[in-house]
Amino acid sequence: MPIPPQEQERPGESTSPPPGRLKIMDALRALLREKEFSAITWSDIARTAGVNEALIYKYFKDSRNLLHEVLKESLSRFVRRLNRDLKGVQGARNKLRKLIWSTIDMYDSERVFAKILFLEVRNFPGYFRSETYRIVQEYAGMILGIIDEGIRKGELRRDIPPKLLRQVVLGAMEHAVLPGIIFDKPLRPDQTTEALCRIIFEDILARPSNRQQGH
Amino acid sequence: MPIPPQEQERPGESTSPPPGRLKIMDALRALLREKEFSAITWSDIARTAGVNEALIYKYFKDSRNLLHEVLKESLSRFVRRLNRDLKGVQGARNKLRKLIWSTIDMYDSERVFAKILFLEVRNFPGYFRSETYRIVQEYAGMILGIIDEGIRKGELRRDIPPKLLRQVVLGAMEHAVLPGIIFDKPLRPDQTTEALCRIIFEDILARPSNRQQGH
Amino acid sequence: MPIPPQEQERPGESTSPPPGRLKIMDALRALLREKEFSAITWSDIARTAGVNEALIYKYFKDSRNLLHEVLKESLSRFVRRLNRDLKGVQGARNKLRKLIWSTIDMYDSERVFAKILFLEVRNFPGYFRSETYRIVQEYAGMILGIIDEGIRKGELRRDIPPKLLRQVVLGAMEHAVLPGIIFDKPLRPDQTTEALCRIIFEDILARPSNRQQGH
Amino acid sequence: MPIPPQEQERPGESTSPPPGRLKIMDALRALLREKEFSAITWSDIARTAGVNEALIYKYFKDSRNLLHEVLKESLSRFVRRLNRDLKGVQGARNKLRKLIWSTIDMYDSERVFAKILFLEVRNFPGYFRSETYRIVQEYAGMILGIIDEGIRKGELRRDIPPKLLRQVVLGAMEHAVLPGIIFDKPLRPDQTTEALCRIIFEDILARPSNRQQGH
DNA sequence: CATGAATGAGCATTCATTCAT
DNA sequence: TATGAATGAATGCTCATTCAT
Repeated sequence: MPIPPQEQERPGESTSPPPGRLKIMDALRALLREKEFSAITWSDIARTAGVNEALIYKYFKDSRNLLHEVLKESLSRFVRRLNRDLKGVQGARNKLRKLIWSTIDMYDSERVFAKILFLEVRNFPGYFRSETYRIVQEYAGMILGIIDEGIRKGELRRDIPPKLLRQVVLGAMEHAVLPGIIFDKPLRPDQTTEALCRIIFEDILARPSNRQQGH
Repeated sequence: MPIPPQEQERPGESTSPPPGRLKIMDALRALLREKEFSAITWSDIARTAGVNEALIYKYFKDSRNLLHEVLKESLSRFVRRLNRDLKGVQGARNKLRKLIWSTIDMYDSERVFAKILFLEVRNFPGYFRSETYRIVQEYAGMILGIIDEGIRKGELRRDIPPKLLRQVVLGAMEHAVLPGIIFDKPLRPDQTTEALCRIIFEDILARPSNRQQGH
Repeated sequence: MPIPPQEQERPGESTSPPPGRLKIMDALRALLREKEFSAITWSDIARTAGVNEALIYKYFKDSRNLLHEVLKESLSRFVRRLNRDLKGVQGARNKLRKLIWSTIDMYDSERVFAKILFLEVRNFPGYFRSETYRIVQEYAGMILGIIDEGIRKGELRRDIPPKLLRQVVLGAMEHAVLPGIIFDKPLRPDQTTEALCRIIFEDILARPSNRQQGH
Repeated sequence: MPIPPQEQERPGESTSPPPGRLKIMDALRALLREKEFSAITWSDIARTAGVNEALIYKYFKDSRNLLHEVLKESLSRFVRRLNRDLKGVQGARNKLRKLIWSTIDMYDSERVFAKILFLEVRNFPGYFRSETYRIVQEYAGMILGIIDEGIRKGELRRDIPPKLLRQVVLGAMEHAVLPGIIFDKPLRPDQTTEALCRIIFEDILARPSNRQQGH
């Protein structure tokens, strides 16, 4: 099956992104693997990308902007995939479990990205007005949607504030993987998801009714 | 038994910290209320404290060190108070509830401190080898201790990994208060603690067995 | 044979050094005439050169580096010329005399350079691993080569350690010109060379065999 | 023979030097063994001496002054001893040989002092008006005196400029020991003196008249 | 005689940024 | 589209120095 030639020059939206731009974004991605963002300078990026410093200005107005551009790409790709992952899953509980698994799995495969998300980006001035934050909100909105639906359908308890539950899910996932991300150990999405769901969904107190025959 | 008078003014070891040192620490605390740490310069601090820039260097070897010194003070004061708060409380569940309440209450009253803890300090190079981190670990150790004890005494389920549960508690608290901290809204420790405990301790799924008569 | 025109403007490898670099090196040379190196600051150099301070850093990684660059230039030019001067001279004695004369003559015409060589550069940390020192060694090697050859050919005494003789030649030249260099008086290469050779080559003790009819 | 008690408090010239002053000078001496003078700061000295920085000001007006004070002590002690060493020695040649030996021997035993003399002190602004330089001149004057006397008495050749010969002696000694001083190797005063005298006093050219059967 | 506290001034260094080509 | 040259502006930091005690 022949490759369609229109790949070369798509008319409207993106007429083949200039090579310099790509090289710059790749350079930042590579550097983020080595050091923290605030320690990365324009000349670092330029040197790594093999382009002139001045060229970065052509494409990105400042370094934050560049970082957000890089993050946006990873983030929206993830959200798109997550949406597809959730297709066909039934019930709030199952959906949340799937979402947790997908998220941890993504953190596991894109560690650099996770680290920046947890440690760097949040304290940028203006982050909460950024495009990146918008996508994060979209993601958080998905969680909230599932919870709301679960409550509406009687699957989840009414006496739990949905937004707080969402925050717990977010915080639980984040802190569940944080040590692994920081000290560079594998994340084990399956087990972590399983245990996380047990804590959040079920009763953690030992009761006769609980099936707690050891782990 | 009368308190010996020499307790008042001990000659040798701790002859009242120099006023400049205090002014500098206070200045940093004040500035942190206005802007993020990385945007605070030596001259900012010196100007706010009303001392010479070089004096900062006399007492603190670099700006990280100064921040850690400030954090350490708040942190250890909190851990001390928390220890006292937990005295006399019986059972893992009650202890954890108390700990959650105390923590959120502290976040509420020391918002600057909370913000730095969540957003700034974690991505300092060398944070994980710092004195500050040591105290954070001590705090995390308290949680783990309660959980372990709960499991041992049969109060908590055996099939939940203690460390993960601790991470969930930490993450849940953090993300429960994060929006309030960032957008400067009151934290409502009572309600938040109540809901958090419900999510973590109880079954969030709607069941006949659950007392879920709406809220 | 006509000189090829492309020699004038070579496209690739050495496309005429940037004007700023030249201005900076000239500025340092000028300043060294006025004050000692350690008293020269970046802003001195920048002001004298008429460029921005940051530009110095672009071309030279630190001030030592800049000085060495300047020295290296003078030094290697001298060593090249010295090599040419010695061409065709026969015999160790004649060669050493020529070398002494050339050296003193160079000291005389490049006094700034001489002063730095005698007074400054030697106590730089890392001088003995520098490029400058390497050229100085090359020069010292030339002296040693002449001496060794002289001994081998029976022209010089066997019972004199060659390296020590070289050191004496170096020290004698240096201290012979030092007062003139420091107090800014002419060096008189001809007479100095003559007297130096008499002291080193001949017997300084008054004997019947010496032709010592007064000076 | 009992120690006379007046050693304790001599009335006029020096009523027991204050302990702080001694500690400071010792501290500088110790530091000079580790690093070069220009890298030594007041606080270095104060810390090493175990005194307050402000105290140094009581005794020395600046760091140069302090260094010169230290040097002066070593230097004048040396000149005094040298004077005694030369007592009873007859003839210019013998006196010069003795002076060379004493000098190299001193360099050998006081290496720190030698290093500073060769590498540091000479390029201090104002060195040539310093007390230290005065003593150096006194020393140089001794050499010149011996030479002049040698010429006057017909022991040395008339056609050699005395001052230049003195410079050669100074330069020869300095460069003879310089490598050893810098790279920290033993100086071997006996052999070095012997060879130095051979080079300076005798004919270095191989002749039938020369006794050059040794190695 | 000795010290702790505090200061003024300056320095090397680095960074983001902007031209002209 | 891409670059080499050059700049303005800070910043952290260090040092010698001076009080009051």
